[in-house]
Formats: sequence, C-alpha cells, structure tokens
Amino acid sequence: MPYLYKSNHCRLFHSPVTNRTPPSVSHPCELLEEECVASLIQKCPDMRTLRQIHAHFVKSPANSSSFYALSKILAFCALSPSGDLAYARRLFAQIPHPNVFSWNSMIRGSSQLPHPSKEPIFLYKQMLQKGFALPNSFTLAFVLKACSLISAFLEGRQIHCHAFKHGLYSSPFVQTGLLNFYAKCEELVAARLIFDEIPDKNLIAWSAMIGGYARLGLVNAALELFREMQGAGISPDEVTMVSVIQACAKAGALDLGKWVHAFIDRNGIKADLELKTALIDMYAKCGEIDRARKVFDRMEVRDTKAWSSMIVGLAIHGLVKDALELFSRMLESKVRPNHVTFIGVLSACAHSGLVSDGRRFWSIMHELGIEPMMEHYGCMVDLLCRSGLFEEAYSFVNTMPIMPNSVIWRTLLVGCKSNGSLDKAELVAKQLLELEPLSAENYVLVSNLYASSSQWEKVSYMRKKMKDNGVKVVPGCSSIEVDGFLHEFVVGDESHPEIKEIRKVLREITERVRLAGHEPWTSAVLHDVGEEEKEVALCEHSERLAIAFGLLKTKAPVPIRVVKNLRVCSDCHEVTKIISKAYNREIIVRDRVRFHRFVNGVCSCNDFW
DNA sequence: ATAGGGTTAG
Repeated sequence: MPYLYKSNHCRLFHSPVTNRTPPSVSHPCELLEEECVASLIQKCPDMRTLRQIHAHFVKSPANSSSFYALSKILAFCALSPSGDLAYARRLFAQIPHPNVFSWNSMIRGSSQLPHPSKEPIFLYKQMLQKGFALPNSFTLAFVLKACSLISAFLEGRQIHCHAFKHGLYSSPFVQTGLLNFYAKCEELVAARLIFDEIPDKNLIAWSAMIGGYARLGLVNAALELFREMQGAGISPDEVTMVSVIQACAKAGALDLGKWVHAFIDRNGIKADLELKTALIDMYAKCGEIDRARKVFDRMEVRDTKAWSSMIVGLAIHGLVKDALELFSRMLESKVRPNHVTFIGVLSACAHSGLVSDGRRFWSIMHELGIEPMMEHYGCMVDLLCRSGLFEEAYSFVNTMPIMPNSVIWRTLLVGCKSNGSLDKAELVAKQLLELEPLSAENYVLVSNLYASSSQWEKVSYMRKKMKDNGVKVVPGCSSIEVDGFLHEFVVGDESHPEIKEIRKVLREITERVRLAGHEPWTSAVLHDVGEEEKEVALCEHSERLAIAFGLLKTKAPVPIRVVKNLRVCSDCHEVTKIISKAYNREIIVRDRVRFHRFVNGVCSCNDFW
C-alpha cells in the first residue's frame, strides 16, 4: 500500500528537505534497501537526518512496503535520545497493522517520558484489542516497566496473567519485570514469591529484590539477601550497591553503611554518579555530614541530584551557611537546580530564620520557572513563623494557590504557639482537624496547645473528640543499630529478647524524667490509661525503648543513635535531653525535618522546639 | 531480521 506513505508525506515534513543528501550520512545507496536504511539509522545523529532518511525511503516505491525499514525508522523516533516521540506517534498512526516490534517501540518510547503516564498501558491494550500482533517477552517487559513507574498494580497483575497465557513466563526479562513491578508496588511478598521461583537468579534479579527491600527501609532483609547473593556466587555491581547503601540510609544504619562503603572499595566496584550520590545521602541521613561532604568533594562530575543531596544534607544538619554557599557554587558550575534543590535551600533558610534570603531564593526559584510545590510553601510558612512573622505566615497560607495540606496547618499551629497568636490557633486547629480528622498526632498537638495556656476543659474536649471520631493511635516505631543489626521497636511490642533488662533501664529513666519535673501526659492522652499505667505508657514509647536498649548495650562512650522516628513529639526531645545529661552521652535524634545532637543535655540545634 | 530487566536527591 504505497499510497499510504506517499499521501501522508506532506503532513510529516515541515520543510522541503527531500532532495538533499543527508550531510553526515555518506552512504552511497542509490535505492534505499532495507539493510541500507537499517545501517543509516544506526549512524543517524539527529531528527533532521532521520527526516531525510525517511524522505528518501518514502520516495522510493521499492521500499514502501518494507515494514522492516519502517519499524527501524519508527524505533529511532520513539527510542533514541535524539528522537522525537511526537513524530513517532504520527508515523505509528499511519501504519495500518503495526508489527510487534513497532508496538514495542511505542510502548517503551512512551514510558521513557519525564512524566510517566498510562500511555504505554493504553498502547498495550490497543495492541491486544487489534489482535494483529501478539505480545512477546519484550512487550511484557516494557509494559511491566511502565506499570512499575506509576505503580499500576491492577494492570500489572493482569500482565502477570498474560505472561502465562502467552507462554512468556519463562523469560528472565518477564520474570525480573514482574518481580520489580511487585516490588515497586510495595508488594514484597508477591515479589519474593516470584524471586524464589526463578531457577537461575542473575545479577538483575538479585538487585531488583534487594532494591525492593531497600526502598522500604528493610535493611536486615536487604542485607541478608545481599549476603545470600554472594553465597550464590553472584558478584554485586554498582547498581546493587546503590540499593544496599539506600537501605542503610533509610534505616539510619551508620555502621552498616560504613561497612558497605568499605566493601565497595575493597571489591573494586566503581562508584559512579548514582552510587556516590547514594553514599552522600546515606552519610547525611546517618548523621555523618563530614563523610558525606568528603564523598561529595571528591566527585568529578555532579548532577542536580548530587548537588541537591549534599545541600539537603547540610540543611537538615542545620549547617545553613555551608548549604547556601554550596548552592551558590552549584549555580556557578551551571548545574540547573530543581524543586528538590530549593527544598534544601529554603529549609536551610527556615532553620536559621533567614527571612530576606528565603524571600530572595523564593523569587529566584520563580525566575527559573520552577513552580513551587507544597514542600516549598511549607518551608516558607516555617520560615515566617520562626521569624516571628506569624500574621504574614497566616495570610501566606490563606493566599496559597494550592490547597494547604496538613503539614502546612501543623506548621502554622506550632507557629501560633510560639508567636502567642492563640486567637488564630482555633481557626488553624479547625482547618487541620477538618482536613485530617483521623490522625492522632493532630489531636495531641492541639491539646498540647490548649494545655500550654491552661485551658484544661478544651484539653479534655479534644480527648473526647478524638475518642468520638474513633481515632486509632498508630504505634510509634524507632530503631537502633547494634553490632551490624538493626533492632526495631514498635510501641507495645514486647517481643525483644532483652525486654526485661530494657524495662529495668526504662524504670530508671522514668524516675529521672519525673525528678526533672516532667509529667508524661502526652502519652497519657494517647493511651488514656489510669495512673498506674501512666509509667508504662511513657516507657512504651518506642524512642525511649530504643534509648534504653542503647544504654544497655553501649557501655563505651560512643554515641547512642536514635533514628527513624516516625513520630517524634516534643516530649521525646525533653526525655532525650534529660537522658543525655544524666548518662553523659551524645544522643542523636533524627526526625523527619532535621537532626538533634544532644551533648550533655544540650541540643546543638539552635532552633530546638 | 530489529530491542530488553535492577540504581541516586524531597
């Protein structure tokens, strides 16, 4: 059907380029044979040249029925970094019965866009509906990748069925595709079932499974598999190591992270851009900002993510000056900052109350065409509140072009308290509880606020409201790393083998907390327990369990690391302060925003709340 | 005939 290509010829070409020989392609083909098109495409540097190849191809009637050459042209447009997916789409639309190769090119091409969509999944559905081409192992691998990018669980599960239906399940590419898909959807049990079924697990399968555990911060599972992998005689590469390092970072497991770093050096694994960025992130998240900086300084090439991870790391450590200096250097080296970089920069400003700097960076961000996201608004609200500009923060939130989320309202609520704007507090609290009526921490925060102004009736009203709404307390969770193993503690969980000794130390801590004049009423609100159980409620708080464990095991004057606090309340910080002083130890507490380094009861963070 | 699966910052 030659007319098909000729008649659409004009639509595909915006300029008359048909009679010129491509400058960079000096292939002496008179007639563009199939192989010739293929070899030209191989060397094709850009779309301009491709259009010319395409034009020659279209002009030659001998070629117009060559689906092979056409699929080569299509693949270039859809897949090459110098291709043009829009051009590929137009070309594809003109092919009456695309072959499986062309479908695959379109599916893969459309899943490589910077903003993943359902387009590849729709294409796959179309392919099945039309029924002219049957999916092969490439198809399933590509569409599974697309599903994993957007966590399209239902679609991916269907493809799992298709793999059996079309007899493609035995393909290692389909298997790792499925494994990775389930892992990305956080369905680790399903992922593990597939992993265990793979007879000859290769490097990719091992890495995908380790990566699945790593993303969820299951550091022990990730490391156990990493050890098993080596036992099975498979050598990890830099991609595997990124996941292992990420697992350490997520869990705040510094000693493990250091060991893994040494492993990388010892085994001659090349630390590339990604791995170095992962190392920076790991050291920063584990509280070793100097080591993070060392890795960063030794890098030869740094992209936006590398710069950002260092800037964010410095910011969460409260090293504001260094963070902002680094940002200037980043601009000098012509690496374009993105929204994550600005989260680091703005949060750095917020930590030190640098209002005018914060405002300046806010406008630079706009000048660079970066649309502020919720996190950026959050930083600005925090900055204004900490700088005593509560009224401005309040009107800032009320004029936001996007609906403020609970984090924004909570920031503002804390701002109400510190700025003494209790009149606005009720309004903010109302917004917060309307938006998120099922989260226990909101009730605690609001009732803390009432308690600070001795409005006890409102305190008990909050407790009642929480009960009426059926709010369940999500157990707090902390972890502590001892001798290369991460111990996790969940509130109420007594399964730890050393629970008796832990309890003994906890009682001692409780006594010290009491002697210091603190009442553990935050926990009492949460647990609603009688006087007798109050002590238990306090003790059961995960962070204190972790601290207690650290005191048991850590006899030498080394820092006690309390990390991965999912729920850190101001009460915890108080306790940490007291313990640090009593035991003359350095305690590092990490919350979602920053580090608090307590030495002899004094927090190095100047904005300790 | 053509091609492919695991990785970094919030």
